[in-house]
Amino acid sequence: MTRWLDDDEQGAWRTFLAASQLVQEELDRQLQRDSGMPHAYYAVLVKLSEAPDRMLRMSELAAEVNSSQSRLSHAVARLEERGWVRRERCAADKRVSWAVLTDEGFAVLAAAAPGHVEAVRQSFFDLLDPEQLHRLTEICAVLLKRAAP
Amino acid sequence: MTRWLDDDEQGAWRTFLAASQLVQEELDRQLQRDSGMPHAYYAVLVKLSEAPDRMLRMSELAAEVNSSQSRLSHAVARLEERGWVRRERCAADKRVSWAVLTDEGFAVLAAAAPGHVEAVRQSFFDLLDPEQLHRLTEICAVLLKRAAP
DNA sequence: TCCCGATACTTGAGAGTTCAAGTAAACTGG
DNA sequence: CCAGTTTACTTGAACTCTCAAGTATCGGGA
Repeated sequence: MTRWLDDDEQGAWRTFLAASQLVQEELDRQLQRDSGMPHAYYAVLVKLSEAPDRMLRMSELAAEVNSSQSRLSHAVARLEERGWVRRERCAADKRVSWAVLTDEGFAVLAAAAPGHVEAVRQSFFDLLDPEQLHRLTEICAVLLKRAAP
Repeated sequence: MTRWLDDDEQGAWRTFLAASQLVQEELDRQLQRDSGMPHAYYAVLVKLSEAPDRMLRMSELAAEVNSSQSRLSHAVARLEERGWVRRERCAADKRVSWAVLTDEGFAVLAAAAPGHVEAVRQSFFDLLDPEQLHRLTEICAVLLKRAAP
């Protein structure tokens, strides 16, 4: 007894998918082109830059950027190769490792941010009036809420 | 003179990104787990199944599924290996090739669809009331519109 | 104390995506 | 009519992501 989608639902679903894909791809392309990193890596640098002492445990960082541990581990490995992030073993619990944003990583982020913010405005904020923005955020929060448990 | 995001804007942006990533990842995982294909491949099968004679030119198909030609070319190559899609050179214009959904491909799609639709309901429709759905669609349409030129 | 099951993270292989470059056919102006 | 451009698609290499399996460490009970 499949509850198939009617035409309106089809349209709604495809519009949502297309819009979110479009925005993400644009932003990803912009960062790759102008700063040589995918959006996922940028998110890692941002979260680290906002953390106390610019460092976070891998598992915490993974949660913050909505990434699997595996994905983050690979990502940090690449960022480490570039010298933008450094890993430190935790003395108290040797299983955990801290990801630390290096000064070079911070500088790269600082250089990337203005262009990225501008792109976000062009692909997102500049297209919506305050009312639409508010409603969209509310609705996205609903979609997210169920993810908690 | 970067127009930085204020706190509300930060929140709105991160909520939108997180929600659209969450939904897409859930659906992608569901299809991979239950039907052994990523969402992008599923979309190809769907578009072909809806086309006259279940066939489409590669470039048209790419546009329909919001994919680059390169991505589609690789995707159709994989789908062809599995026998779900077949390629045919066009006699009138030998540059173009048609992607044709095979009977087996149609059967695979028919088998995958119910589970996928159910997942879409759980991750999306069941969480929104009709008012929210309508508004979200309207807003996504705005985000998309600019992509046309 | 020793063992067993969590916990934290890493690793490797396989798959998909991207970008740039490559092929081939069709059009187009001199 | 034929050089040069455009169009349609493919290919290969580099890179990211996923999934499953692996390593190391910690905590709690017998």
